[in-house]
Amino acid sequence: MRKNQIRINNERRILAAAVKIFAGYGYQGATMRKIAEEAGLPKANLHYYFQTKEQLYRQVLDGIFKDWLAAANTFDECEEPVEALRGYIETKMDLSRKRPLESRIWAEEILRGAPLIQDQLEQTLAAWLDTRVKRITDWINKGTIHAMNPRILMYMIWAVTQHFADFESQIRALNQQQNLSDEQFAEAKKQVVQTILKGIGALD
Amino acid sequence: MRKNQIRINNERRILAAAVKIFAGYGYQGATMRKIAEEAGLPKANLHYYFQTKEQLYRQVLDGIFKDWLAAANTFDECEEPVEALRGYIETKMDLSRKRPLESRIWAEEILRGAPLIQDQLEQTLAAWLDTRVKRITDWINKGTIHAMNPRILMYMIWAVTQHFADFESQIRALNQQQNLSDEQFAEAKKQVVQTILKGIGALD
DNA sequence: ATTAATCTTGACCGTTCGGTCAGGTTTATT
DNA sequence: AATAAACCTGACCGAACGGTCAAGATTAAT
Repeated sequence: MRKNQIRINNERRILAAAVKIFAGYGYQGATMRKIAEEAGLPKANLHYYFQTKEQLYRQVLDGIFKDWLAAANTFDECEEPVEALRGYIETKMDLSRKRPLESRIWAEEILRGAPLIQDQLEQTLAAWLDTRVKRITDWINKGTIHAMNPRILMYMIWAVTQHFADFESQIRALNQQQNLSDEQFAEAKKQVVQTILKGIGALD
Repeated sequence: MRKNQIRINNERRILAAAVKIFAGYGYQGATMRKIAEEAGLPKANLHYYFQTKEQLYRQVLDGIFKDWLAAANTFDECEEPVEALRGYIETKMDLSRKRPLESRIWAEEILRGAPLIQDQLEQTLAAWLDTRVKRITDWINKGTIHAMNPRILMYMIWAVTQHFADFESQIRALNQQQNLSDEQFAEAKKQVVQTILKGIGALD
């Protein structure tokens, strides 16, 4: 069942091009012509590897979803809230910094009402969230952090970390038309961690 | 220069329909046909009041931008950080709750690189932010809140408050397929205020 | 060397898009 | 009542869209 090398290479090229174009123009604004041009292949060739635009888009979303869930490793490995949450927030911040395109594709899909990934949200993501909520609840019961709704804490973490990818163009416009430098981003990362950890009573 | 009542009514109807359709489908996904149908007018009539799709979209964005800036009134009127920031965060949360469509249109525009509103961001919004940054800096210098980068604080506030509008469909999927009830939203609002104010050292 | 499977591609198709326009209707002005 | 201004709309247009296909080129299997 091993795939031919030609197929592997071309699917990868097309998927990489698709990420760029979908992130830059949105699902409707992206065209198979633009993706083909970005990939350096004739349009008909795209339809040989991916039957429809929607199928190509679905595969892009699947890849993003896997990275999303994998980012929680540090969260799960650490015992104490300060390490666990700091690790998770920093990982999510790094993801926003290094793969902003994927974050934007995800954001647009949710913005449109998640027409294609509703099932995954309701099944996989809901289950993923439940187990993390339990861990946070344990911390609350032990008194390590303040009493609160753990889900809302997670929403806040997602919101803030992904904002640096999704609203990059707004931040750039408010930063002398310059993207955040590595130093500025490191400062932001630190402040985000500090504010949230302190905000939930995990510090001091 | 007073406009005819017919024009006033029809422009309002078209703009209201445009908000719904642009929010639901994005700029590219929205079509003049859908907007016309939503407004209950023939498509050609839309082009009588708004010459192009882009012009209609610009007027929608303008309206959103004004509301956005007006939300800062409480921020400006209050002297102390706790009142000022609590008021601002609550106002932004209420806006996300009551006008999520507008928030999503704004988010999509930023997501796409703000092609049509870059100037407004660099001019008006940058100036708006500068004056608020100065107020926050004063609080820091007085020791009322911790030392930090005021811009990043504002980004965090925007991120969290707008998340409840922009990612509504994700939150719904994680909440038994139900939108947040009024009670749940009130709880979220309270927790967001508490976490941020505590996180910056404005409380205890 | 031959056959089969896979890959490549220009040309083409039906549909839908934003936008136009001529000509009719309604409303405002005098 | 007459004229002008504003408003309305079905029919139409060229362009661009996602997708198809037949025929040729390349690679793999025997």
